[in-house]
Amino acid sequence: MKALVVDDDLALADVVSFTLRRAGHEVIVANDGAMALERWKLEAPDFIILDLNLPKLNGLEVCQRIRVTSKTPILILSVRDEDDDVVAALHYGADDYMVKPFSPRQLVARVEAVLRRAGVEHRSPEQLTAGDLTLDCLRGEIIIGGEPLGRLTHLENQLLQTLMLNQNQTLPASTLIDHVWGPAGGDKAMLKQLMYRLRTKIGAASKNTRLETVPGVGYSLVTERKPPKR
Amino acid sequence: MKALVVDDDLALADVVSFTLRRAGHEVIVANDGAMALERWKLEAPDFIILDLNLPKLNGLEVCQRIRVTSKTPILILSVRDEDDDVVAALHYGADDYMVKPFSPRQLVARVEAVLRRAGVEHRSPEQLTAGDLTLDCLRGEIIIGGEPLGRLTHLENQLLQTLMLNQNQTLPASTLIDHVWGPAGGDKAMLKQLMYRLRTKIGAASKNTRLETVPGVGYSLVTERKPPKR
DNA sequence: TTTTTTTGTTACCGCTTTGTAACCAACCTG
DNA sequence: CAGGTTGGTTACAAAGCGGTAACAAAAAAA
Repeated sequence: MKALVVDDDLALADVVSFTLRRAGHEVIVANDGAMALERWKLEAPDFIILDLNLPKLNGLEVCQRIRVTSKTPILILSVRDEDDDVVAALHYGADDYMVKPFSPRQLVARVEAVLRRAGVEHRSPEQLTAGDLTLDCLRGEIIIGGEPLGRLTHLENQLLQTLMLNQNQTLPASTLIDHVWGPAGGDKAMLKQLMYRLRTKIGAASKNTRLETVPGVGYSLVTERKPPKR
Repeated sequence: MKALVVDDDLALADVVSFTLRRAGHEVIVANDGAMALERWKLEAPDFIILDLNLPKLNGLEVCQRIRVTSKTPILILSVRDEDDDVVAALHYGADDYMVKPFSPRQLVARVEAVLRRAGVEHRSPEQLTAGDLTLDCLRGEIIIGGEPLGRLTHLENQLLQTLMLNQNQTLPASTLIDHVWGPAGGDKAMLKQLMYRLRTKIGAASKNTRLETVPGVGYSLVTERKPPKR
């Protein structure tokens, strides 16, 4: 597994890196919050060990931004041991919180526990298909019946991904809002507008896939996959 | 969410229970390892708070047995603070490990982090059935004898769910009002109107299920589950 | 830095849902 | 028997919801 270790203390970053490499992980290091976000985007690590006290962008902010679009496991490793710190980090999406000085063995065990729970599902699939509709998740491009239809904006992409991953199921508005906007939060008016935009782009192009409203509940991506049997 | 709290220290089990209930969870308690397994099987909790030092069957053994067949999130709460203990528990499948004395706030935050990662959704029954009548609770759609009949409004859905969950029992008007309107409150005139609307939608479509008035008391969903014997 | 695109916010409109009041028949009580 | 209550039905106003559009602010791209 590929790890991103974020700490402005170079010596400690080395120790953590060594610990993780010994446990069989590949490690990339970032020494400040901005570099962390950059490396996260470019390297797509499987998990992140994140300090809180960072130059340029603190760890909590990093965590929050990552959580907007990603479920990559995040373990906080910090000198801060107050309840408020722990609770805040966990609230912003961290999966675990360890206080320095830390036990290398315990760090490895906790990494493994979180990865076990996370499974492989946190990785975004490269492509999703529903009926004759295909979404290139990375590029946000939609293809219908082999014909490229155009590109989605970031939020449109997240919404369609969520719907496609749960095709033929009704997703409550609250669930969609959580998945699209994450801890930053959104509201029903924003979802309504986004859904309108998504429908505008997809329109009636697909022959067997449509975006359905479930009044008072939410939305569903419906595919007529099974033609009536005769 | 339903929690199973396992601790032989009754006072501590009470504190943990209180903490979790305050956070909105339902709590069941077991005081030894054997009872824990029994309750886990019977109650199907959404997560488990597990002590290690338990009579009859220690916590590690409980964790191990549960993990053979289940992914139910498990948080260890123990006086043991040695690395070996933490690493072993995490290795045997625990999702998190906290040492006593514990911070209630941090316990709640860690429970939430683990549940979030586990993707445990608040569960409500997806479908309810009474006789030949089926209700999709999320979509509010009614199906009779396999034929979709239509969609209920939110309040109609709540009313029918309450009646179906208590089929063949008389529910007083006050109970129905509480369940349908909750803290917002309702009154008998509103219930009367709502029942009329529900009857209008369900009508006489069902062959073995009907909405019955109990004068001066309330209503009941009656199913003739046992066909007359011939 | 400027331009373009994306996103958030507000408004409008039509349709649906819900609350409220009224009417009527049936039943019960004094 | 008259009056009051209850339950079913109807009608309409008020509230809410979902689709669509416009514009300002923020973000991204050139």
